[in-house]
Amino acid sequence: MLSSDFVTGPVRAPTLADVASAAGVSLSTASHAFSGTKPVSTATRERVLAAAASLGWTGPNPLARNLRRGRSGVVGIAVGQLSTAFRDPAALAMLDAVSEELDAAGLGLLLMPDDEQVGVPLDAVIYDICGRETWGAYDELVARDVPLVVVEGPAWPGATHIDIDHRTGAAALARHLHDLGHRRVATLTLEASHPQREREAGLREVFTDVDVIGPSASDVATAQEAVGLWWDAGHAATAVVCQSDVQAAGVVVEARRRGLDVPGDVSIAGFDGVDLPWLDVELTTVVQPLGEKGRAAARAVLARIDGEHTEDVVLPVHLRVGGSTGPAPTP
Amino acid sequence: MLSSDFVTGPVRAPTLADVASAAGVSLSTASHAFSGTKPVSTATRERVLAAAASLGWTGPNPLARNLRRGRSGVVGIAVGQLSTAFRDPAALAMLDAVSEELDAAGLGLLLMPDDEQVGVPLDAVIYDICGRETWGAYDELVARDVPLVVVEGPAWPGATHIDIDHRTGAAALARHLHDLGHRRVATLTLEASHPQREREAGLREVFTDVDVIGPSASDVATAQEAVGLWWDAGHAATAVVCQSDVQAAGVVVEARRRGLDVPGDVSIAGFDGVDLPWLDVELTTVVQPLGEKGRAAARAVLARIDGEHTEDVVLPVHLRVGGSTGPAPTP
DNA sequence: TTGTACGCGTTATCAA
DNA sequence: TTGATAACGCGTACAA
Repeated sequence: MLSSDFVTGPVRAPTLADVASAAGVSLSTASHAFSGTKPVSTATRERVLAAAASLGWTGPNPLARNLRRGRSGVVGIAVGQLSTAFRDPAALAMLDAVSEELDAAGLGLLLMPDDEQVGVPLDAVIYDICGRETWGAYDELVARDVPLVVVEGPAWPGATHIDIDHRTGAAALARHLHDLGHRRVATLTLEASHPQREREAGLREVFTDVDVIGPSASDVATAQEAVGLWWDAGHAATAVVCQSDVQAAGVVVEARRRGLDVPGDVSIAGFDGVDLPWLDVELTTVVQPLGEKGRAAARAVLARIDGEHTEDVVLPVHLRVGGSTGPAPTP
Repeated sequence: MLSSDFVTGPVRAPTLADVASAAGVSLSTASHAFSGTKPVSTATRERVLAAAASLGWTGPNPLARNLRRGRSGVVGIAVGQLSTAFRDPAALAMLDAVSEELDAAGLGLLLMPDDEQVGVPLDAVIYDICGRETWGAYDELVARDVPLVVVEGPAWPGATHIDIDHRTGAAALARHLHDLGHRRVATLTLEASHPQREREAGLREVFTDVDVIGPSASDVATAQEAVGLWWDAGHAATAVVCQSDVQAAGVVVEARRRGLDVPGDVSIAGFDGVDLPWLDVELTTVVQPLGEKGRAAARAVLARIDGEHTEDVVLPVHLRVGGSTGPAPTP
């Protein structure tokens, strides 16, 4: 038996069975010695540990352990194209919170840039592409019974939904602008999506007429371009409401490039409440709890992995008035 | 046998064995019918497919398949804190390329924000935290024989290294500044690290004296603060060389805030060659092939997973002169 | 073309 | 406290 170890050609990684036989104990005892599931005498444990060390056994093979447990320890997060998804610091802040919370629970986070292809075993999936309403992998995941947590997304059956109160936030912002005397308001939009629709509804609670600019993505350059074209086409407004602070920053930059004073000539508001240190004006914005949103998503994932029941979550937002909005210019 | 399917209480996910018995074929035949490894008669195949469909079998269990194959289909990428790592568009551009290349190969990308803990089975790991020279997980990964690809990092035994020619790039930039008459040059640094050391060496090929500012992180706010403190302390230079374009942007913003003209009063250079649309001056910078760097890392991963030999890679960079550098001011 | 049987490396159940 | 044995779900030589 021992000699066969020498004739074996390529170095096979040691397994727990090797450790057990080297320590002269049974496989199950060796397993217990590591997992601590069952009590093991100190003497045997030490012999097992010594055997493991001398063989260079690095702990249970995760692949085998996963099959046994029926879990992979990996949670997927659908984000679309990475450079697009994470260009906005708001998305990053949420991702950070998700990652931290899952990390603490010993779970890994796998990026899913693509629509299809779920070749990797996933214990759950977070869907966070606000701005897209369909998803190729949805059916497969549902069929596989993979828990699904949707952040600011469409209402999908079987999924847990984490959302923020878009509408109330947008309405508060609208009232702020109305109080400042604004009557001609435009909004720079994202693609048609759940957040977009809710926020527009919030604006229309106050302003019956809202000009629509875009759609644009949530980054400085695209926002700049979209609002630039709009202004070029002869449109105007005393206030522009954006769907993210990054968009708002783009509008500020473009306004200044055209010699417009902010907020003297045009008030500009954002959404999210992120820190944009390079912008020399503090944006008026709707602050959303980005970290809490991420943690809520992660907690929902953990609960659903454990088979617990989860409630949908809608987080509150609040208006933060900065220097980018002011009284409507007198005509 | 059949009746036992009805008494079974909780709905167990169907397995290939269930499909096989439902189709009245053996397990291996059912397997072949899907994998196509061995020829199977059309009639049997259809019966198997029909059985799978009616049972709602969604394909091979990835967990079992992984154990069988000895692979997880997941590649880890160590990046440190996410919001820090991806605040810089340069990092994002690389991540994007890595992701795309791995995706095409059917591999998933797992974020590793933490130092330790590798509970998840990984086929390979990319280390991309330039700025840190040690790593808690290193020993464990080496012991586990997990292929390691280091991007712009320290020379670790057993790892494949992907790097760019920091030194030549920095030297080219230094010569450009020297040609413009600059003699008093400062550099805003990152933490002590391989790239940092190489780039400083490049600068010192041209300037014997280089003032050192920092260390700072690679984001606008931190750079702004670091150079601000330095100016406040009474230091000065006619040119500031930064370690990233984002840093350079921060220095531009801070310079202007202090009434300094760029490049009239101070020339400012970056590194990376990313697009910063909100900055109204095109940075003079050392352009590195971010996408190619990511693809090279991904290719190295694929090769090493297949057990192939890999060579280290050093990618070329080039100087791009923009409007942020100009003749040194006459004293 | 189809079936048998074993192995992947663990963990869990049960008996000793 | 320890050990034998059975899953976990699938691939794949090998035999039929």
